[in-house]
Amino acid sequence: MRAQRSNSRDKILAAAADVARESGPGSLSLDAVASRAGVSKGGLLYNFPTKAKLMQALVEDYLREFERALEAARTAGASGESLLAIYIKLSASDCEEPQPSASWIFSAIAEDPDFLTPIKLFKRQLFERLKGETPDLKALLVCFLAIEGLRSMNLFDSDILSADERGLLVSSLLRIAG
Amino acid sequence: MRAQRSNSRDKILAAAADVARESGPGSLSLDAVASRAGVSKGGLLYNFPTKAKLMQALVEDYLREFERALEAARTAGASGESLLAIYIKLSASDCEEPQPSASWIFSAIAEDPDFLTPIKLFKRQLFERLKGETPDLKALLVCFLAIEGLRSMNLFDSDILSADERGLLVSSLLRIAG
DNA sequence: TTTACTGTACCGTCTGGACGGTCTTGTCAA
DNA sequence: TTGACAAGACCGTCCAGACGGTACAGTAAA
Repeated sequence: MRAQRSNSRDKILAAAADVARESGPGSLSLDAVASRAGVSKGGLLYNFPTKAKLMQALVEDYLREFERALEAARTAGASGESLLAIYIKLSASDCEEPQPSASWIFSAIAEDPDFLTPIKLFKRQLFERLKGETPDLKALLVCFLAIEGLRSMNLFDSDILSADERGLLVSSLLRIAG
Repeated sequence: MRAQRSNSRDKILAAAADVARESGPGSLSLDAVASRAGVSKGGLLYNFPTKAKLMQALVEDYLREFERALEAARTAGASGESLLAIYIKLSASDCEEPQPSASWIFSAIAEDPDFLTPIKLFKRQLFERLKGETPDLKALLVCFLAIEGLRSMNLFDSDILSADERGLLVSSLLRIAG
């Protein structure tokens, strides 16, 4: 019953995110993650030989999950819907949750800013993709940046907007996106 | 020449920002700041008795400077210009500089997320003030969030937009702002 | 004399990581 | 079927180093 076939991996990743959110991004230590995941420190280091590998895995899983959600929304949505509209809706629903959910990003950036490189690359590619599919560059810029702002607010746990205002914003963006 | 009438204070604050930017937010140690500022560790702790006080001062100075710049632009600008337009222009020119300039924020958040409380409060008040002066709530929401996105990109040193695109974005926002 | 430091020595705590050991599971020849 | 053995998954301990902070003696300008 002890050997859980590397499902420990996911438990550890989830535990790391929890620790960062609840104890603050500066308190993301291997000990804290291990105890939270119900795993010994040795076991943690077995799955992720260094803290850097843990961070890297956190980033990669995050990106993989986002891409998955985007593709899912793309195939499930109405066929006439633009990618930009899908991105707006997906991001808005992501930011609906009160929990920042990704404050481990601050831990990663404190550890080494280079951990964010894959995220920057991903975002740049997404932007290029949107540019290719969106006729109106001005509309794209405004919408993309506004969504970036929404994500930023969520990340910093800075809930300035009321629910009504968020809804109004999203509908405005969707209208701009056309 | 040694006793510089607490102008050391400013040197230390600037040094802290430099260290955070150049060595990464996780390397903001008291030793590093002291040596960068050309001050002994004892001297640093004379000016800021604890690291928390240093962080707090960093936040307060940042906010004070932003408010000063906003008021300056307000009185200097054309009298018909809306506060929103001024805010957009000021933020855009802030984000023009390639250097993040405020990556000490990540150090602060790693130390203790509560250090950001004054910033959140400031932003909320600014938003309320803008709501009071802007007739079109939808336009305000879009512009405010897009600027937030621009600031976020600058902070994360994620230069996805070209200079042309940034210009186009700003002019679009100013048109939306009316 | 006071103010504003410098410089050094030091303490306690925490952290990442190395290491050796342990239990469990799977494999495969006899 | 069974016994030997290899590999995988994990535990617990230990340690060097870095960090924040304290204490204190010295110094030089105002």
